Amino acid sequence: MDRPLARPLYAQVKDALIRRLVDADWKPGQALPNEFALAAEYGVSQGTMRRALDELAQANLVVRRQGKGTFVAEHTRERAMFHFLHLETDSGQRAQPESRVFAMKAGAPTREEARRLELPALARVVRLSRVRLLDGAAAIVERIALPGARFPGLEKMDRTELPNELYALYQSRWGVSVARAVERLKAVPASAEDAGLLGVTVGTPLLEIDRLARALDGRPCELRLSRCLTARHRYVSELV
Amino acid sequence: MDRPLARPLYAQVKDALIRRLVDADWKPGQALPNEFALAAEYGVSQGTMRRALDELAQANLVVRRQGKGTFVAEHTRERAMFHFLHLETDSGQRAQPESRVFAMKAGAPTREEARRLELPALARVVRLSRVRLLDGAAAIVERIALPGARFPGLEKMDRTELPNELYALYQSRWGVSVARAVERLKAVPASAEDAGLLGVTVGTPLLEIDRLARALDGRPCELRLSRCLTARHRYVSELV
DNA sequence: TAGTGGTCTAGACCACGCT
DNA sequence: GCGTGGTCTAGACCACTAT
Repeated sequence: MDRPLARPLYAQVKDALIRRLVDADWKPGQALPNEFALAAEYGVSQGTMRRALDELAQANLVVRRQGKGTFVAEHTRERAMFHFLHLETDSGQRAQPESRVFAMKAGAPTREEARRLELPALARVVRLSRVRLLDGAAAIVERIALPGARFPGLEKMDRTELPNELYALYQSRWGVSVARAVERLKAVPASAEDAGLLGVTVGTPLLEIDRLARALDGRPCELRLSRCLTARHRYVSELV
Repeated sequence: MDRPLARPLYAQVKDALIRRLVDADWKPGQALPNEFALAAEYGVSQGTMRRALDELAQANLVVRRQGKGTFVAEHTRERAMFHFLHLETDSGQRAQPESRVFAMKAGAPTREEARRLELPALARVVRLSRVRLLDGAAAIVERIALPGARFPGLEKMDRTELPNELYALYQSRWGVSVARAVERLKAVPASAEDAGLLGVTVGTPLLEIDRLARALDGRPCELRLSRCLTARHRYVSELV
């Protein structure tokens, strides 16, 4: 267990732990064994195991709490707000927008959906449209495409029963944990449909957020296009 | 040296090192003493010093290179592109935009400038306007406000001689190292002036990036408002 | 060959959360 | 009081860079 391979030990251990998370060996919210137990199991020192666990914590895959233990990360409201919602009011407050899903339908992927979700052309996607409210007013139009194979039964659910926190649902219902995402932003004019849904005139500048989310296993699991009114809100990004 | 204060040792050492960077005790590009020397100097173990240095590296304040040493971070073209330029082409390529400064003038700060740059109302700011080209076409209108006290002599420089990489200039000429920044994004309609400079019609949706940059000492050192055409470009943000 | 940062270990003690 | 993660130490060895 001490051959100096290309990849350092702590990284190999980290990979092994991620595999166990992917396999749902430990489930969201559950505690992992403590550092000593894990170190013994993998035949490494506590320090090496600690480094692996610290890196998992940095990637938000686990949460470590002094005196309590190390827990598999859950998609709670807090995590959604701090890590996957970069919109805030002009005064700097973040609030989870309410959602109203007005359409859900399955179909064949477009060429772009197939490419970006890494699906075969014959796969099916479930498409979901919703309007989201900020401070009670319609502010976001959202169109979501999901690989049907990963979310069986979704299209038969009642769209009005879908929760606001989709990521928590993906995780609890289908074991799909969104681990990271890339967002691409543009300023676009409101289409006729956007305008109608948001109550603005056609051509009003909207902030378009194109998000591709990836699950724990690294594969794409959601494609989401949000068009946001930024009259009283803004998107925040921290640079170092 | 082993009293368990509120703040852990490695954090105290890190703060002490940052103070020395702020004081320009070590200058950008220069090597710091090695881990053992620093550890001895501060009366801590090499492991503790390593942790402090690793955190500085993570904040991009120093760069560590195996076999060579630890160096004070410089504002190079690479750093600007990877850390302070989130615009890329629709095909995913990043290119540093060329710049043409068309105005530079000093004056009293507006109320908002004074508040956000944390300046007294009687201070002076230097304002600088430029158009930036992406792929040869005007794509960004940028308005920058700087605290005059921190950049003496700037307003007397020839605006046509200002380099593309302003952060490298701030660092080399005035010892002001931009350490981090917060960007706030909105979609806004092009004003008459924007439209003229960018060659688009009034009301065209533009991506507005409002950036407040902070120096090593944590104080604000630049306020920058960029309005960007996103017809063929996009802003990228990574979420974890 | 010498000097640097990177990895790994083993062990002591501290701070926190519970019961 | 006990179990957890968090800090700190001391020391060995590896990998990279330069001379």
